[in-house]
Amino acid sequence: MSASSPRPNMPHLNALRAFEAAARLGSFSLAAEELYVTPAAVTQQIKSLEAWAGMVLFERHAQGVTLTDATRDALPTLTEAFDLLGSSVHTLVRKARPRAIKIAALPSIAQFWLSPRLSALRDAVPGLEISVTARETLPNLKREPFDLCLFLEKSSDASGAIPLAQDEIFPVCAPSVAQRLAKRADLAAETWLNDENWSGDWDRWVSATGGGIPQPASRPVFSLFGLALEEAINGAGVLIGHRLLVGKHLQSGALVAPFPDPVPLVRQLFLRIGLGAGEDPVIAEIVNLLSREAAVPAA
Amino acid sequence: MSASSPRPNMPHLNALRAFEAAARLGSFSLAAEELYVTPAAVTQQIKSLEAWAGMVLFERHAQGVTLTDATRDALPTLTEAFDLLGSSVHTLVRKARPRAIKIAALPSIAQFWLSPRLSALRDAVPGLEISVTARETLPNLKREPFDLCLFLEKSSDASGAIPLAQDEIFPVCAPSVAQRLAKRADLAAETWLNDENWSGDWDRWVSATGGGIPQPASRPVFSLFGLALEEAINGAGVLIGHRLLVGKHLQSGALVAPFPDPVPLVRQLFLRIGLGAGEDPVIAEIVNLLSREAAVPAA
DNA sequence: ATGTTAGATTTAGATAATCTATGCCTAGCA
DNA sequence: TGCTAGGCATAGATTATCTAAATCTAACAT
Repeated sequence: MSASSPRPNMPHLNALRAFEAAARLGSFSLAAEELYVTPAAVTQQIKSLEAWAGMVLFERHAQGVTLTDATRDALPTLTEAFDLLGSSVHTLVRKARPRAIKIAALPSIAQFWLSPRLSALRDAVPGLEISVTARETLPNLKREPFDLCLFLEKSSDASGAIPLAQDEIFPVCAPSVAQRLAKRADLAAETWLNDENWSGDWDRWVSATGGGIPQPASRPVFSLFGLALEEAINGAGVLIGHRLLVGKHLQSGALVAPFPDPVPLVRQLFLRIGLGAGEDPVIAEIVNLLSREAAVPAA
Repeated sequence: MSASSPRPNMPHLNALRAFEAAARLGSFSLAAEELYVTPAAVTQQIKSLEAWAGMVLFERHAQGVTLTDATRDALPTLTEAFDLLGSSVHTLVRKARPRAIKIAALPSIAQFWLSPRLSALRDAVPGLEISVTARETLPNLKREPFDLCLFLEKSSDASGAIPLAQDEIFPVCAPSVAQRLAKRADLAAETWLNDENWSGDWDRWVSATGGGIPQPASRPVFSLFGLALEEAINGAGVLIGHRLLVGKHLQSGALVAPFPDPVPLVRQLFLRIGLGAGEDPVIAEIVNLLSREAAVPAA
């Protein structure tokens, strides 16, 4: 018997959070990604929790970790607790600023689909303060207090999400470049521009429209769709464009579509509503507006 | 619109915890007590959360704080989240060390009631590792992972707790002192010893047994019952003793009860079982043993 | 009114928690 | 054998958090 506890009654909350993430994801590295820290930080947090509890929490394997029999039972409750924490934080900030809307979106969607439509939203809802966070992957809405998410997802993965628009791809280029393109085969002589994240787009379009076009000499890759788009507008080559993202430039004439044979993509633009934001009238209004906006080419 | 969030998506967990405690208790000072920090620390945590949220979370009053209309709704979920956190931590440590039992008790109960009975527990359950934490007040079992609590409580406050024993008070002293005490009135010439936490005991006993004894010249007060007890054994005066605490010394003869007119107290010794510990067979065994032990004077 | 009190705040400085950077280690795999 | 993924260890830097002590404020009692 010790007369008083040699350690505090509760472990560090941050260590608990790291444990929960690592246990749920089965990997310290993935947990580190979710928490926006380095894997070493997760290792240390877990170690501190193990020291506090006086027990080993994970079985370490070469590729990842798994919970031990003793710790597995604690995970569901722990996950629920942190989910509740996230949702109560969301409730808190929504009550505080009912007209502040936090949107997470793919960087390209944010810049070329959402951005042109934001002024319509602001006109419709006076006093709206919209924050847009660009993210490569869908955030965990149970943890991060976003009100809306705009991501390209496969229908099969998107249960509970609202489909906004079908995406399709086709080549686009500056009008000056288009003059050189009388037939599809002429593309072989051009530079093919594309986004790093959609590296298969050109091949998909070529084969879906009949194939038979040899690879061009030059296929530069850009880490952001916006950079590739800029190059295309400057006449540096032909971009494989997404209808959702190039509508504005087609309308303005900065880009043209020399071969308007659209190839539909499996991924569609889906809208997701954050937990606890569903009943909010302002959010509901935004959702309606975005659904309508999705039907028209661009703002 | 800002292109990416200027602040992290979640506030600091410690700030959230401070907020929850302060909101639930309606006071920064009480929250500080619960969290074992100074009130200034709570103030700072709340300030940091308010800065993060960009809103005022509390209405500050002269005696305490209250939630604003905007923040009140978030509290129940937040409280539930932290309760779940506490309970999952408890689950974790219980699984890890099923024979480690954490008991919280009043300091005097721990030392003079529980301690003499611990060896009986250890004999009954091999491998038992008992930790005893002395606490002046009943811990919040939803937050702190104790398995058992032993406190003196009024029956009206003790719903859900198991009554173990009735407490009663009567004067005790060393045999040498008892020789001077032929009748109750002789007490007026002695030094009256008592514990700081039970300062009303002497007066309660005197009036309940008929009154009529003038205050003695000397009434030293001790911050711990153990100190007063030590003095009594050394013949420094007459202690107003609790049956639950002096049984062992009465048996050994170190103390005697010159006027065995016990006065029952409103508070009884109650046993509480920690959340998630109820189904544990080891805990159940301990509970049974303690209930039986409570029936006999001392070990 | 005036002092008293409970309770929140402010600030500076100290302490502790936490992170990153770096390199190492191990198991699985080609 | 070398490569890769992923966890581990350490040092040092950076943040977060705490305490201590002095204020401040409104309610309450004289």
